[in-house]
Amino acid sequence: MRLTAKSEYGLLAMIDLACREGAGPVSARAISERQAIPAKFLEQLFVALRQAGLVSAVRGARGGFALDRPAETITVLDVVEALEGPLRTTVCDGERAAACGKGKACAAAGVWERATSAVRTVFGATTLAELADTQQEFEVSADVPTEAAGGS
Amino acid sequence: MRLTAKSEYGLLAMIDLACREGAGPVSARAISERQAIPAKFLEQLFVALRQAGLVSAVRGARGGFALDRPAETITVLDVVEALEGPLRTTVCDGERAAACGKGKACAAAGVWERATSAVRTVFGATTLAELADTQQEFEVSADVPTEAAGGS
DNA sequence: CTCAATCCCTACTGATTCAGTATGGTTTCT
DNA sequence: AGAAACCATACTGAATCAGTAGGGATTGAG
Repeated sequence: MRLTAKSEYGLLAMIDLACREGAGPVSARAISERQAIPAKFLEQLFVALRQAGLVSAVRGARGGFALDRPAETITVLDVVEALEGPLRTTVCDGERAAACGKGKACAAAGVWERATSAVRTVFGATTLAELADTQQEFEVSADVPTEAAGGS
Repeated sequence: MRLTAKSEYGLLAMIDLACREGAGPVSARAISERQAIPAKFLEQLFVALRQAGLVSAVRGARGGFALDRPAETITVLDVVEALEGPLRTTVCDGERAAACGKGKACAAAGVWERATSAVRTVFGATTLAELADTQQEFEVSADVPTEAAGGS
């Protein structure tokens, strides 16, 4: 019942991008430093996020990443499934209940399925735009302006 | 985002017990055979389930296990947490949001927390009594009586 | 045109967890 | 006494995780 570090880091990175939407590409290195994510590990995450069509990359010097769609249209579910594959709580989950070998109908499978579905609902209902808003409120109220925000 | 085999097997075993509530102790071996669970692995699960106060054991020949409370009062959450420890989706989940090193408030943590909470709700709202009913309906309609049920 | 910055990709590795086995005990019924 | 059952701990092979390594390919700047 645990997501891996990929989701944890990946969502932080995507929120970071959402907070800088429209300001040109953001380098993986900058994100890595701001969010305390190992640089090479983050690179791998971006490969998956790009292949899922969530971010677009600009190569070469002064390159970086940007959201490929408006932050309002990207959900946590998109991010998590891009990084971890299809969501499920147990091996015996999913459409087919009868993976148990005997091919019998299984009451337990229904529970696992409902749990997966509940998580999917939460993730699918949360957009990067909302999270970026929340994050920026946190940063303002905590009196900790980021380098990008606190210019003067 | 996966529960382990402990939950999967453990819930099957508990449903099995719930289906035989009030009929005296059921041996781990019988459950192991009916549910296709490795015998020694199942024994380990029962250690945890007993320590959590969910089943009581009768030792010695003709011994076995029985639910320690009515099946209506035992939820899937009880079973899963007895076997896997406290439920959570990420390491950065739970009451404290700021495990991220920097001690900052984290928008991502709120999502993980809501997901955990959703699963907890599903699991907490499902009792063994319901699942036993469902399971027995399956078995009747599938024309596959178990040894215990189809006597004649 | 060179060079540094950046993205791209694959392979590797140490640590941890998982799933299951092994071994030997203790208790109780027959 | 002996078998049936629960109790407890330790071990192990395989898989997964989290991260590192090492090299490519692309592009802006000087």
